[in-house]
Amino acid sequence: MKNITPNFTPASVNCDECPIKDRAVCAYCEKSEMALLEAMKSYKTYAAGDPIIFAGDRMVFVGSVVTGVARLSQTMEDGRKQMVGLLLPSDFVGRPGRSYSAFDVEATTDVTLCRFERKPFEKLLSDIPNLRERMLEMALDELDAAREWMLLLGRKTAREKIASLLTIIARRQNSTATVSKNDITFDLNLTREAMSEYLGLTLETVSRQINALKKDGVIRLEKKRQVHVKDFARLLAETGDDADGGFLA
Amino acid sequence: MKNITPNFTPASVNCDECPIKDRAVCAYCEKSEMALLEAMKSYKTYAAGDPIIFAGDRMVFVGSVVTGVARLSQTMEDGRKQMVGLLLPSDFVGRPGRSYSAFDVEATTDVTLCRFERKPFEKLLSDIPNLRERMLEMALDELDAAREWMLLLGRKTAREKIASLLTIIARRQNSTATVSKNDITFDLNLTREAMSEYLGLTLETVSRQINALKKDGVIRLEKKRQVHVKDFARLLAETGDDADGGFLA
DNA sequence: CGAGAACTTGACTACAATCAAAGGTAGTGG
DNA sequence: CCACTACCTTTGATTGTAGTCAAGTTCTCG
Repeated sequence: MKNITPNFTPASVNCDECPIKDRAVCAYCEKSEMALLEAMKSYKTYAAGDPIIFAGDRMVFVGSVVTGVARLSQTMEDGRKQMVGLLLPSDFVGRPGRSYSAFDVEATTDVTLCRFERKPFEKLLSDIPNLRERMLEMALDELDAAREWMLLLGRKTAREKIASLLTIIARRQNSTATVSKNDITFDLNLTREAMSEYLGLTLETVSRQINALKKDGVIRLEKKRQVHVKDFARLLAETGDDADGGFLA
Repeated sequence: MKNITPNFTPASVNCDECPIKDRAVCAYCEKSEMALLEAMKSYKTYAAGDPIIFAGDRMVFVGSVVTGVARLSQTMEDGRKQMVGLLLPSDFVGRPGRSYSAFDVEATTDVTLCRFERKPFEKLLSDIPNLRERMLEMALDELDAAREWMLLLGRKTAREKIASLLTIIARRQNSTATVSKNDITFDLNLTREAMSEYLGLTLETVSRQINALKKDGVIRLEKKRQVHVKDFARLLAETGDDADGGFLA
């Protein structure tokens, strides 16, 4: 569909040089354990927009996102679609112990996965405590994120949803240090439609609310996809979260 | 606040006789491992409506729901509230590795917990592979459930939300064998308000939609809190899920 | 039996969805 | 380079679903 992201050349990478080695599922593994994983890994790259796996498909591989952004979503028979997870580098794709995928996984940008055949990986998972340890930690983190998203989907207004999404994207693109600064510019690499799928809205409502925030001076749009926030606290106030929201010890 | 559920007398129970021993976090443990857990467990009962822990509170205990129903929820400053998890017998309360609770936990009915001090439990979790194994499995199951719930919250209509909740409760109360039967009766241990908090609706909308399903002959209400479904497939069709929804190998 | 909680119902409102059309923008090929 | 196409985005008009406000009824249990 599009050209492949060029800044990562899978074939040449050994695990020592892997950009996600400190956060991925293998993060707690020791040298000898890494060797086992390394022996069975293989890289595969997907172009932006391409499906990685469909809900209901047999799940032959599991793996980690090395570069790019993918999304986990669910689609109803009549076409209603809800994104249920955003997969960034180091996030895990697939569920050990289950042979069919419960969700659709699509590449949002070009994506490179570090893949393992599911069966052998499950074997390692039961053999290597460090692997299972990290897996559990990651699952619990994702569970917390999913639950925060449930509050957004169930209770927030359209305007609050947009503000929440913007703060999340702003936080992710700017360093944590930058978050406290009041003047921020960042790119939305999502279409209005992708945002609507994430937020449980229609794309028209997304467009209207973004422009409402702009009209009210909360944000400025440099380009359609580039947002400038003069007063980050103001944007935060629009999310409906309490002041210290999201910072849990 | 209320009287205590009488059909379970904690003090007298050893793990062999525990009603949740096959599904709880300890399910995969062997005799010797059970002994370690048994030595540190203690039961505590909470009356219906009582808080078990508040978001932000220091988390001293973790544990399993033995009897009753509890709920995990999040509240916004202005009072909007979203339930993010339903805790039934065998479900786990608390997150190992985190010292403060991210969510409110309340007893919906009278609830008995089998509690462990968090720190010693975390120690066992790293010592006993069977314990971690089951914990991971449960976390992954909850993650899937949370993601399914995101579809419900983001995209389903009020009627579909009610139908979905009813099927879930029906499934959990009747054995898996019974699910395939078409004639089912079950109790809603939840108030209309609790359902509304779960579904991201108001209690008035919950009431209206339940009565609409009744008027349309999808369900019958024996009592306000007891539902009879003559044709389970019919109820399933109302959820908006595809026919085989929820059955993933 | 009485009081409070839980539930239902009605009238009205509002927010977001839907339907529809028209600008914008980027990429393609003549 | 411009025209053409496809996609993305905005905007407007209208509808519809669920929320809000307000009684009123039915349960539960002390």
